[in-house]
Amino acid sequence: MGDFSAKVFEQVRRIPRGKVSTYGQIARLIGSPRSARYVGWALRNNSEPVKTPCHRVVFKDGRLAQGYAFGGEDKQRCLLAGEGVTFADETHVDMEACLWDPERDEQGRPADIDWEREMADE
DNA sequence: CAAATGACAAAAT
DNA sequence: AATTTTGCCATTT
Repeated sequence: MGDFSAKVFEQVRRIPRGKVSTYGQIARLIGSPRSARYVGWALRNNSEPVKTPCHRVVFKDGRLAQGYAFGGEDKQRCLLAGEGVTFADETHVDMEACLWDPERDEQGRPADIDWEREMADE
């Protein structure tokens, strides 16, 4: 794993329960504003399911990643909904309400919740 | 070893 | 305003 991936995971783990972040936002946090694409690459290449809540990372417009995502995008949607994330419509997270603001505060707990259990159902 | 590739988003046409 | 190109990391071919 490269330094890049390590930083990605570090930030993704900070996303609070009930909030989401975006690929671009994570990219900015680790100091590579133009590397949103590679954030996705890092998560795919080295996703450590239990430690890193990668389901909380979505598109800037609130859409979920197509194609991949650990089990299907409907499962991701289910996980998010279970954490209290609200949706503007079928395919879009309500970004206004649920986008994590890293500058503001940790807005809750350090994302070290037992989302293993949440994943258990289904 | 060089070249292609991938969970995106912003800049340039 | 809409479409195309660029960004530039690490792994795979």
